[in-house]
Amino acid sequence: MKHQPLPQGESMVDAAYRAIRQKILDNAWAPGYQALEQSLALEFGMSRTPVREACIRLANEGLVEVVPRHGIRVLPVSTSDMREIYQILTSLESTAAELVANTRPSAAELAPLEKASRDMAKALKRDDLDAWAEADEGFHRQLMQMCGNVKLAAIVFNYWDRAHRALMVTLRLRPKPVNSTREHLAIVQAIRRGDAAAAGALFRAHRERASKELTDLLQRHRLNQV
Amino acid sequence: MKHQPLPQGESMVDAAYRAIRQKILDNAWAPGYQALEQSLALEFGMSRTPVREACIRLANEGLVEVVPRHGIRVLPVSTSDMREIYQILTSLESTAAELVANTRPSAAELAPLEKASRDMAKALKRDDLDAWAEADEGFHRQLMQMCGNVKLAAIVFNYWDRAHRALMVTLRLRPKPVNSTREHLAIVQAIRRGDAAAAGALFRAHRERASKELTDLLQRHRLNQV
DNA sequence: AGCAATATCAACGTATACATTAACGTCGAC
DNA sequence: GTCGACGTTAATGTATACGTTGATATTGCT
Repeated sequence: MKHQPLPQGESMVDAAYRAIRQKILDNAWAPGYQALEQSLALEFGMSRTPVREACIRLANEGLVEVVPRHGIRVLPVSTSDMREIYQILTSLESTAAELVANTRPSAAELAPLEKASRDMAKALKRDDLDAWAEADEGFHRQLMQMCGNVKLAAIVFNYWDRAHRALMVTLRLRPKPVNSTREHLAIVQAIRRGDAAAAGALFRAHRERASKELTDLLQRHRLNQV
Repeated sequence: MKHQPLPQGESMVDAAYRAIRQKILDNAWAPGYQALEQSLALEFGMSRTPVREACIRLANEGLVEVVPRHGIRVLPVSTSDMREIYQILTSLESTAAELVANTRPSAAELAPLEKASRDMAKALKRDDLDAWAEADEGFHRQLMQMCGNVKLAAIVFNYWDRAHRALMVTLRLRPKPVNSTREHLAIVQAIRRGDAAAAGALFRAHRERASKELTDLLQRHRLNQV
């Protein structure tokens, strides 16, 4: 078992937290996977104390559950969970789009959004789905960082994490995501005009379409738990 | 120092968590208040371990901050924080109102909302601000519980907590909240009609007005930190 | 064999121990 | 008197110890 070198100044709690979170997001630990505190401690080369504290953080963030006699359990995400998560994301991200539009960003400030959109188009042309997903995520992240509401952005990032696995699973099950790029460009245009209402409405439609596609896919493939 | 009896089946972590949270919400520990882990442990009659774990939870929820050499610190809420929090609440609660409208609730299901609205009116007539605040909170809580999205409701409850002190401080500084009752009734009517768009818009307006009133008040009274 | 009572075990919750290190005060040089 | 180096102290982060308790296996009975 190789111990990751602690990035300067990082505590063992942080190290355990990052390691576990990574395993979950990478789907290296499937939903339902269980591990005892003691075995995690052994695996990371530390005592139970920092492991426990990391687990508390992960439980608060909704990635794992602490089952009293069976250690932690990686929480599965049901289709119902996905519905709830997408309602939250739709609400908050469209609000963020309105906020960004209201700041009347300069061309320079809008550049990263446009670059991300172009990257999506290019990746799609190359049929490089991984690059597409990365550019898509970059677009959404950039928008959240521009909205000027750190707390709102933090909530959104947290729920992205929870939905991450489901998105990765379906990435190659969907038809080519040709709509997304067009929709992103429309959103950027609305923002450039400073048309908050339009930006919000477009974003809402964008997420609602994506949400519907995703839940349909999960049901069609009988993926009730991811 | 009296030790609260542990409500059957509650762990010491939970006890510490509830005790600290209570102190903060009641403003018994003012923003900026600091306490060492050791002294908290002494105060609650337990060891540092459960105190630490409770502090981690509270820190995740944004009520306190762990300052490495100075224990925990009760986080002040700035006007900027209030702005961010109200943007989040406006977004999510208006979404919840739309969701409730879409469920086409029966008269029986709407009854609690109507009762809460009537209680607000009655309390206002008696000039009983505390009762008014309680009824107001009841209305909002009821709506969140009816929206069918547990995660969304949980986020809203968390941010209510953070804003709680500011609300209590301003409760007696504001003019009589006569608008709120009227607005609540209009929201209930839109929900009864199943008019999600109207319910959402009315709720949004309701929260935006309240937010503006609150931030104006805080600034007028130079309450940059609460 | 099937079931129940019991014994064993191990994981957790909590307490305690310990090394590290930042904060603070003291002391001395200028 | 002011400033900086040094030593002391104490709070933390982590490790370890320990009692409790739920889970599992074993045993005995029908």
